[in-house]
Amino acid sequence: MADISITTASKPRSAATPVGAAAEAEEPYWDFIELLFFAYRDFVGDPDEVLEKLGFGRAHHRVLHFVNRNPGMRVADLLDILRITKQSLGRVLKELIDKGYVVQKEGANDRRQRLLYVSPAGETLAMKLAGLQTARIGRVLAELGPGAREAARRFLAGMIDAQDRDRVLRLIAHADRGRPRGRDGA
Amino acid sequence: MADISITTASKPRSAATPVGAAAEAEEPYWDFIELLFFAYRDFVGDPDEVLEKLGFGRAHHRVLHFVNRNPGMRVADLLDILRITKQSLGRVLKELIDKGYVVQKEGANDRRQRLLYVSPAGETLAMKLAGLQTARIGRVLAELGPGAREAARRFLAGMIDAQDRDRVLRLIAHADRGRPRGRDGA
DNA sequence: CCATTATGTCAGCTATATTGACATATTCCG
DNA sequence: CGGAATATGTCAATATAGCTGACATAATGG
Repeated sequence: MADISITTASKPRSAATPVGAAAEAEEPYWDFIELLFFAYRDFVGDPDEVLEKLGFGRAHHRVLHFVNRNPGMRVADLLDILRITKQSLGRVLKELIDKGYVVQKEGANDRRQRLLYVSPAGETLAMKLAGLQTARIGRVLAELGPGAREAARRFLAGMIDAQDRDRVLRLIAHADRGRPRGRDGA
Repeated sequence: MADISITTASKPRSAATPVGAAAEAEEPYWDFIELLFFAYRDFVGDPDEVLEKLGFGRAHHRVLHFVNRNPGMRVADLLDILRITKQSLGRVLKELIDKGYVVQKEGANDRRQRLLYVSPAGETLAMKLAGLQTARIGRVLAELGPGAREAARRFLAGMIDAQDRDRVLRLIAHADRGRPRGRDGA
């Protein structure tokens, strides 16, 4: 019902509309703006279905993901990455802990810290969710051929705020220490 | 304070962890999963700041964007694209109308329809928000050189559910009818 | 010992979404 | 014509995910 296709006027608009203060002179990249919207929507859609059955949402997914990727991380690290308040994180984290997907251990050096780890169940879930997203990504990269992986990576990395791009890229590369890197590396 | 960099154990994990039912055999694309998260976060971050000052949120942005891109669209079309309920849309749409960014016109053929259009103020705002996102995209594409645009487009398009990818791509291409296409087209 | 740090928690608020029920106007079809 | 279907809007209750502000506890560190 109600197909997306829209069959309406689409008045031809002034081509060189002055766009006001902060905007650019160039014609908007409508295609990219919409592609990013739809691509991200479907990218997070697969995990959403699994999470819903467990009574979890996207917030739980993000926490589980980063804890799985960075075992032993501190609560403060997580707050920094997710850019949410500790009150928001608190509720989500508590639910993950209560249901046995995340565990906390006292810091060895600093006993104030509650270092975060996934439980075996947590790792299984995190890997399942990552598997769904990996399947989607892998399918696309396979369709597009050799150079596609690096091209897409560079585009996505470039979209990150220049200010903390290096920090983020370091974070992304970071957790691979000591892990086998199955594919074409880099 | 609390740099993102995490300096912890990172226990080497079993390489060939069996991942359970729906998951893939391949090692997860951790880099892509995280790049998409951070890239999308920053991509929507710029508009967020502008919207906040107007008392709007991301939901308003999405509605304004698609109405601007598809003047004369029906409410049902919008529900289909955004995949939300009419109750959710109702509130957001009402606020955009009340504040004068969106207008409704009775359908010429079918008087049940309330066709949606942006007002001049609405177009200005939509263009401003698109300009922010375009600046980010344009900067990246400029840095990456010639082939980058098409490569990124193909990757993003591939990430959309195969099921309705054609519908979405048609929608994206659709609103360009009658518009000048400033750049390298296609 | 005191300031700072790391974390947790209570209380209340906002934004965005949901489901279910129902109302109104209009169009379509037999 | 008259009833079914369609397009839209609205009321009420609920859920999720975020927020601010205030405060508590425990541990660290000078």
